Amino acid sequence: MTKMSDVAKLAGVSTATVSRVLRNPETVTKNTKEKVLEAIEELKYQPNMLARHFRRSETNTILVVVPNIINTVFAEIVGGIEEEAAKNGYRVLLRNSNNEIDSEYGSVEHMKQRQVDGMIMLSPKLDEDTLLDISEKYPIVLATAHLDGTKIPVVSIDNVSSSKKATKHLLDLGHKRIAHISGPLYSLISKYRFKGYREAMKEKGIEFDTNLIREGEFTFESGYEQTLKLLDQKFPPTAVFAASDEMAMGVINAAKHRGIKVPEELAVVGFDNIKFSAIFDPPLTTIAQPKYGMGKRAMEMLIKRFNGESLDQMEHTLPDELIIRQSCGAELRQDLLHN
Amino acid sequence: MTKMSDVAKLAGVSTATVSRVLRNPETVTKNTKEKVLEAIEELKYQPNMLARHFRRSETNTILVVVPNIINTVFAEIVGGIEEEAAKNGYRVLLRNSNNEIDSEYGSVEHMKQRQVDGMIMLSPKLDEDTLLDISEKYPIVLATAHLDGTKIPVVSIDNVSSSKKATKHLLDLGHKRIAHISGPLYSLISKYRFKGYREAMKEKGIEFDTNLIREGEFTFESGYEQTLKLLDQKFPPTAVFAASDEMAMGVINAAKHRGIKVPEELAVVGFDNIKFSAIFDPPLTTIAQPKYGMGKRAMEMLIKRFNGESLDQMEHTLPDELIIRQSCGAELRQDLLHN
DNA sequence: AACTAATTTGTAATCGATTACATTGATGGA
DNA sequence: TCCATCAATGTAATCGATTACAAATTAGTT
Repeated sequence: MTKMSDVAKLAGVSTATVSRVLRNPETVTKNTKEKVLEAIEELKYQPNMLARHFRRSETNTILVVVPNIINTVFAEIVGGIEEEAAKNGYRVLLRNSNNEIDSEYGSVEHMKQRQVDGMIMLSPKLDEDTLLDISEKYPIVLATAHLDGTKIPVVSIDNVSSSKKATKHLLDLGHKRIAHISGPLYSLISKYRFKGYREAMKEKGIEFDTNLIREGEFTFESGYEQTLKLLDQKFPPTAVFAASDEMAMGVINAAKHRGIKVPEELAVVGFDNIKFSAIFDPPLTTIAQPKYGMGKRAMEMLIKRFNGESLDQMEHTLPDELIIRQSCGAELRQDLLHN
Repeated sequence: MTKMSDVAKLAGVSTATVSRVLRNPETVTKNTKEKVLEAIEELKYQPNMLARHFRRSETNTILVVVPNIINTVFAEIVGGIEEEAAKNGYRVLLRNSNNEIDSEYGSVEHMKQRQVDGMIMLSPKLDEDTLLDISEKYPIVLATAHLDGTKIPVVSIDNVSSSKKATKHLLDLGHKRIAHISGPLYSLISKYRFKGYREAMKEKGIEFDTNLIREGEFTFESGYEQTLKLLDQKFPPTAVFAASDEMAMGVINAAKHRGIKVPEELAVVGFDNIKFSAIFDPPLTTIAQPKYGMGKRAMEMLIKRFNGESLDQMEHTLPDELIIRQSCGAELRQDLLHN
C-alpha cells in the first residue's frame, strides 16, 4: 500500500502539502498541486481511510437502527436513507433491533464510542427522556416516530390527521359501525392512529364502541385473527380501518374465509401503501406514507446537524395521501361521495 | 474520553498490559488482570475503536451489496446476514447498487481500500472473471448467484433442479402448454431457471415452443404485461411458470383482468416464496428459497475466510422446496398427482 | 545455591494522515 | 533599500491502541 509519504517523496514536497492538496486544494499553488496530483496518479495512491478516520475522529458513517429490515415499510425508508447518504459521501451501517430495547441501547453505545458520526432510528422503543438526552449530545434523527413538541429531530407524517382522514372516508361512504384494528398500543404511532380514528367518529357524533376496537401487531396474522373476533360478534362492523396494510390484508382474507365479500359486505382501509397493496385483491384503499422521502429527509436533517446548521424545525411532517382503491367500496358509492 | 494510558496509570501498569488484559487475558497474571479491570470499571473506559481499527487495519465491518433493498428477497437475505454478523461481532454496511455495475465496482474499491474486512454481494452483475480476480485477493462471498464449478464462494439453491421440479409439477397436473416467464436473461439465475424449465419439458417429450417463452424483469409489472401477450396468442398456455413470485402475481392479475380463472383455466407457479405469496389470492404455489438461511450461511462462510479456515466447498447449495398452494390447481387434480 | 527456561511486564516504535506552529519566500509600501 | 504582511510550504507532534523486543521476575532443575 503506497502511503502519503511516498507521494510526497515522488512529488518532492512534504506530506503536509500532499494532505493539503487532498483536503484544502485552495491553499496550494497551482504548480505544486499539479506535481502532487501527478504523483498520486502515478502511484495510484489512495488515502488510508482508517488512518484518516482515526486522526479526524469521524467515520463518514451513520447508523440506521431498524426494528426489522424485512418489513417493507422500513426497507423503503432505509432505501431513501441509503440513497441520500451515498450522494453525500456517507456510508450506512444497518442494525436490526428486532424490536428489543437492549439492542437499541447497544446502538446508542456504538455511537457514543464514536464508531459512527450519527444515527437514525426508525420507530424507536426507547422512551422519550432517554432519546432527548441522547439527542442533546449526539446527532440523532428519528423517523416514523411522533413526539409532540419535542426537541428531537423527527421525520414523520401526521398520524392523527391521516387516520382521521381514512376514517372519515369510510364515514362518508355511509358506514357507522367502523372497527379499528390498531398496532401495539405501547407504540406512539399506534396511539396516534387510534386517536385519529376516535376523533373522526366523534365529529360524526358516533358513540365510541369498545367492541369495535382490537389491538393487533401490525402483522398479517394479527389482522386476520382480530377480524375473525370482530366478525363473530353479535353486531359485526360494516367497515374496518386497520393501522397497517399488512393487517388490512389479514382483515380481507379473514372476511373471505368467512364468505364475506370485500368491499360489498365489509369495507376495508389500510395504512402505509406498501407495494403489494396495489396488487392485492381487492386492491387496498390506504394512507400512503412517503417512505422513501422520509428516509431521504431524515438523512438530510442528519447532515444538517453534522454541519452544525440549525434545524429550522424539529418536526418534519411530510404529506400523506389517501389512496382510494377498491377495498373500501368507494366505486360502489359514487353517489355518496360527491354530495 | 479516557484512554488506555489513563487506565494504565490508575492501575499502576503499562499500556501494554492494559492492552493485553483486553485482548489476550491469558497472558496476564490474575492479580494484575483484576487491578486493570477495576481501573477500567472505575474510569468507565471504552477503547477507541477508530484507533484500534487503524492500528490493526481491520474494521469488524463487512459490506453487503444489494441490487435493491426494497426487494423482499434481498431484504430477507440481508436480515440473515445481519443476524449472523451481529452474533459474531461484525457490523454490516449496506449499499444499494441499483443494479448498476459501476456501483458494484465502487463497492469493490471500498473493500480494496480496506474500509471493510470483506464483502457479500447479492446477485452481482460483475462478470465472473472480475469476480474471480477479486476473490483471489479479498474475502468475498456471493449469494443468489450460481457459477458452475467456480473458485468463488457462493451460496445459492440449485436453480436448475428447482425450476425443473416446479415445471414437472405442472406437467404432472396434466399441462402441456406451459409458458415460462423468465427473469432478464443477462442474469445467470434467469438462465438457470429457464434451463430447468426446458429440461423438464424435454424429459416429458414436449417440443420447445418459443411462443410460450417471455422475458420479464422479475417485477410484477413485467409479469403482468408478458402474460397479456401470452394470452393474446392463438394457442394460449394453460399454465405459467414464472421465475419470481412478483411476476407470478402479475400473471394472476393479468389473467383476472382477462376474466380467466386461476387455477381452473390457468395454473400458475412462482419462485422465491416471498411473504406475500401465501396471502395472495389464490395463494401461490412456488419454490421456496431459504432466504434467511442463505444470508446466514453467506456470513458464516465469510467469517471462515476471515479466520483463514479453508472452505470445504466453494458452492454451498441450500435445499429448496416446492410449496404447493392453490395457484397451480393441485387440489383440483388430486387424482393425477397420486398415481 | 546456581543456573536455565519460562512467564510476566515494560519500553518504545509503529500504523498513516492531519495540523499547529515554524520557516521561507514573495509582495508592496515608505 | 528595508521592513511589514501575507501566502506557501515544511517540520514534527499528534491521535490511541498494538506489539516487537527488552527487561525483569518466577519457576524448575541439578
